[in-house]
Amino acid sequence: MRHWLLKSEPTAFDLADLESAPEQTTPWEGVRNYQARNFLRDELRRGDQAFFYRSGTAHPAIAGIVEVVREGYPDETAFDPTSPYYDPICSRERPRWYRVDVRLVRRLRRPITLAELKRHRDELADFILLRRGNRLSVLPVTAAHWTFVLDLENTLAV
DNA sequence: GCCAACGTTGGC
DNA sequence: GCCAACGTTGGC
Repeated sequence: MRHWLLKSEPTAFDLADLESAPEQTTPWEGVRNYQARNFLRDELRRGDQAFFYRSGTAHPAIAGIVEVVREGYPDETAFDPTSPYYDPICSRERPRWYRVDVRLVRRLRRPITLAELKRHRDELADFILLRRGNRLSVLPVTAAHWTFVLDLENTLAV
């Protein structure tokens, strides 16, 4: 099983939205970046787990854990002219963007903020999230980093 | 294929 | 609101 991190801006979709969704499951859609698309289409597998990361807030943070329950399939929002994620270039015959379905596993006992993660640069060396100027919205997390973050969850916030 | 211009992301 | 970093577009 591999691990991932999925970014979402709370104004677009927050963890509370996932908690209140039917079966606490949602399509992870609207991703319009090729590298992230390739991960969604080709690499996320059923049973993989991912951190739910809040971006674009005053205190960006990992807030929860989700699990992939459906592997990559075409992102319908790309075909919908009324969707903010509409992409007129593509069609059902020639899909370009993909999504997966994820189900909430649990909310973290406390959010692990980006600021806190940065205080552990040594342990989290090469964590893509901490890379300067990182904009990737779907990114892999090593098993070691995954475990380290979950251990942080059980410590007191600094 | 190069590269400047532009739009977007995302932390601060 | 600002700005750095990055991806995409389009002219050449």
